[in-house]
Amino acid sequence: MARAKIEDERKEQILAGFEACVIRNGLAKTTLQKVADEVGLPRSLVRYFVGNRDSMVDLLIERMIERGEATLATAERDGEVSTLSDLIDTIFTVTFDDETSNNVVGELWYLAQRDGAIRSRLADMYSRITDALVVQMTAEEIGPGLAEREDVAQALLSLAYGEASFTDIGLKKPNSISSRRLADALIYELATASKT
Amino acid sequence: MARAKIEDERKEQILAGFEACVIRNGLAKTTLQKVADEVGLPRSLVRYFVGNRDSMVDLLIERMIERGEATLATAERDGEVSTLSDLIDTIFTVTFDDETSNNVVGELWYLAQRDGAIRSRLADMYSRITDALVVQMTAEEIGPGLAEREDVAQALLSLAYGEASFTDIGLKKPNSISSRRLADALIYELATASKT
DNA sequence: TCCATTCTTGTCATCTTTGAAAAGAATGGG
DNA sequence: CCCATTCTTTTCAAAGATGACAAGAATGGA
Repeated sequence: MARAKIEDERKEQILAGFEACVIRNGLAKTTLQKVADEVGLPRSLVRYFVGNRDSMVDLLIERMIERGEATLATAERDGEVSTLSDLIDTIFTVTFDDETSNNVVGELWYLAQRDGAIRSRLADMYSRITDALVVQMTAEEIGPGLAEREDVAQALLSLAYGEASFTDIGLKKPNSISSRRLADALIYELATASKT
Repeated sequence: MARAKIEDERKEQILAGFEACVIRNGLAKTTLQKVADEVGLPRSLVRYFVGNRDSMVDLLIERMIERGEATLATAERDGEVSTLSDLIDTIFTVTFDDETSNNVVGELWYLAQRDGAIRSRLADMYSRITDALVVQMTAEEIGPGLAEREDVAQALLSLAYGEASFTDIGLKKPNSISSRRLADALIYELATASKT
């Protein structure tokens, strides 16, 4: 054999630095050199471990999406989401309440407009959430049918995402009626729709 | 005197080309040269009329925000928004249904995270919308108080923005219950809140 | 010890973008 | 016709970022 591999740790270290740079200066202004400075390595080592810039961006996206999915999966596995209400809570207070993730996702969002690969990764991530919502709605027999449940799930996601976006750039005003309660209103609308 | 000024037309021409480039390739990848190619002028002329790159971005933002505000102002002036329902319609089907604007706003959004000037311009633009909503809710005596109306207005904005964002990157599924109807559910929730 | 593998350093050439400025052409009035 | 103002062309230098690679050092086992 040969020298022990430290590739994984280095990658993690570099991506963490990359993320810090992106949050501080934005994706467009983050260069390989700045990432290198951030983690205290020469640029050539950064290249050695994460490849070229595009490849580095890909890895960051991977990281973000895995983190998002892990959040939801963990909550589900730990039995913290036994009801629809729990699930919505999780989405509003965990998934869309992680400032770091929101910040980076915001950066990635516009890349998705032109990059099909990123777009499908984001689509996967978010459909994981809507799927979970629909499953729970179905279990609790809310709404007349699948299509309506999917629409409400989409609306809940939009509401949470929109609110996170406004919060992200500091445009959100303090709440007295929480969005969480308004989310319930959407569910209520769906529930009554089944009787109309 | 001297030669007639064509500054305004040139600026408009250049900004339109800039916008086209941004929509096609994204803000980060849009260079002065590409804008110049787009409008068929040498780069030096672009610089002559819109200054350096930062200045050009500022002008684009100005343009976007003026356009957004003009849309709402026009609808109000033409008496197309006499009811709350009309106003919500306008917001959902006009303000957040302009693909071009959404696309560019999406590009600008992440700049706002670090640029206070852009942020306050966006804040102005969106508070114009929430203000209009609150005024109309007040006129129709919906909801118990100002705070609640503001929250619902904010939620409506978040919903519309979130939905526009998902649509923008092509992640939105077809609707059977429209977001518009779900928006009504939010209003309904507010209306009943006054009696609870 | 020797070797294959893995990591690290340092340097180079190239490409792109930008900012700047000189010099010339067009235009409308005096 | 002349001149001030405005627009246009052309060219240059500097900065920044990237990709590539050669050469060396560290490591763990045979």
